[in-house]
Amino acid sequence: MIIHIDPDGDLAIYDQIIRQVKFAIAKGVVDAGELLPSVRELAKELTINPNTVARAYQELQNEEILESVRGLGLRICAKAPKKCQQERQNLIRIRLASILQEGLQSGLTADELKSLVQSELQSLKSGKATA
Amino acid sequence: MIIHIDPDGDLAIYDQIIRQVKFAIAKGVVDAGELLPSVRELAKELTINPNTVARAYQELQNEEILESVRGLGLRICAKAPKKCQQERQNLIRIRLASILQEGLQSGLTADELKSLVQSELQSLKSGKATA
Amino acid sequence: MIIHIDPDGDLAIYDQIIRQVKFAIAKGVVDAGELLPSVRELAKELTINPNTVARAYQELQNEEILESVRGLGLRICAKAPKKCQQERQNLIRIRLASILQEGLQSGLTADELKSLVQSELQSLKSGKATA
Amino acid sequence: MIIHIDPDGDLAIYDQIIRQVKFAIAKGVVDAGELLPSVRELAKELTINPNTVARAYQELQNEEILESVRGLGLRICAKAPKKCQQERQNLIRIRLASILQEGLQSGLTADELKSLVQSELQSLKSGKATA
DNA sequence: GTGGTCTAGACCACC
DNA sequence: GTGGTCTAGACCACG
Repeated sequence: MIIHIDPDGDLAIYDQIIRQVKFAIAKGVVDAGELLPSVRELAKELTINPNTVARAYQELQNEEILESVRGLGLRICAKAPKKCQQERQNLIRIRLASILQEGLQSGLTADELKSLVQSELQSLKSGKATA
Repeated sequence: MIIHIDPDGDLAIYDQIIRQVKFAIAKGVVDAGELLPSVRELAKELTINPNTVARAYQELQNEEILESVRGLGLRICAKAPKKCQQERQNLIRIRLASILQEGLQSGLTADELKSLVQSELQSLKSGKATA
Repeated sequence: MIIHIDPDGDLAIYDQIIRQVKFAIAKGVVDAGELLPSVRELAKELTINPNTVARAYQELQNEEILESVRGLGLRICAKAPKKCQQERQNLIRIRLASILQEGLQSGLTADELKSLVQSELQSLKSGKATA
Repeated sequence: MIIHIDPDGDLAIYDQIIRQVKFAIAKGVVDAGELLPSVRELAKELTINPNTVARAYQELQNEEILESVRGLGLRICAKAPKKCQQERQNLIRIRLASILQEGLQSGLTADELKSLVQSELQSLKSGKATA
């Protein structure tokens, strides 16, 4: 699992970590039962403060994505993959609805939006390398 | 032009004002050359701090959406309507692309995304009253 | 609302704050809509680090007990009183069940436990002043 | 005496061992004078770190529950059964008092608590198989 | 070695 | 003034 941090982005660093861990779990890059890199290790790798990593891991525990195994580290919960996938799909649906609604409100027709979607999907497909 | 503020929302209040002003201009609710309510007036109307209104107006001036007219107040620039429309459409296209890309990455196919778009548009159309 | 901290207790300080805030809300000592003492203020009052207070407040926000009001402070959510009362009663029931079970396992009979409960209630009633 | 360890539980492993040893002594499963399994043996059986077993045994010696017998191992002290029983009952009484007090503080009446106790005892009796 | 907690002090955006 | 985030460095319990 590779995590990339953008310290200048809008999102807090700890939030970026949370999202990327969830994303990796949802995609199956890491699976239930696996141990995550230790707080100190990940902090060193990303050259950020261990506290920041700890905070991200802490919230993932609160959401029952990770569980602490005394003396060993943090492990991905059994139900985490399912949870992360569902959460991700929900997020996508909600954000899609909101952006479509905004499109309608600014005067675009449903057909215009659909063709916009079509063309964006095309360019994403062709530009796959950049993804 | 009616502006509505949600003090509990995610967005900063000054940002809500900026967006709604731009939105109103893009939609043609207000047109180039018109004067906006004064800082004090709008602040009173929205029962928020005048500093907050001033900050929003300031930023709109920086973006050349508004221009100060000595002794009169703030007026909508001649090029503002075009600018706001373009900015809005750009925003929508960018956000649409980003959400579609995310959808693809999380394993949805292009067809699944298209039908998702279709169904969301349907439900938006039927639930128009709430918009 | 008075919060008392025992820095040598088993519970983390931030956890003591969380519990006492929830307790105060459940009891109605503070009500929905009220603002809590600011992070810095409470930290000063308890002579602990502001970060520790912030962490407690942060978790209370995650649980939707508090909500942040930009520039003003943290306010008790509308649904918080109900939520806190229910949570508290659940906790009591669970802990009661666990302690009773342990009693049965260590050889006490149901009747012995009931009379134990009776006598403890008596002494709590009479010693009310110490509570 | 069978000891069962839950490595994912809230309690430290060494603490689980301590409690279960004390519990077994209190119930008479093992009696004064008997020898306990050696550190290495128990560690192997529970597949945990020998340090962890050693720590538990150490603490039991400090509390004069166990005594070291040169060349033989660790033996249950003569006074241990009495001690463990009393400690257990004290613990139960104290925790019962605390939870009852908390119940009263959160607005439940003595009668409500008593009927709560009654119903919990009922459900424990019927669900005995799970205990 | 691991995570968990706390302190101290800094900077930011917002009102 | 408010909360939100991050850094730095310390100590603890656990295995």
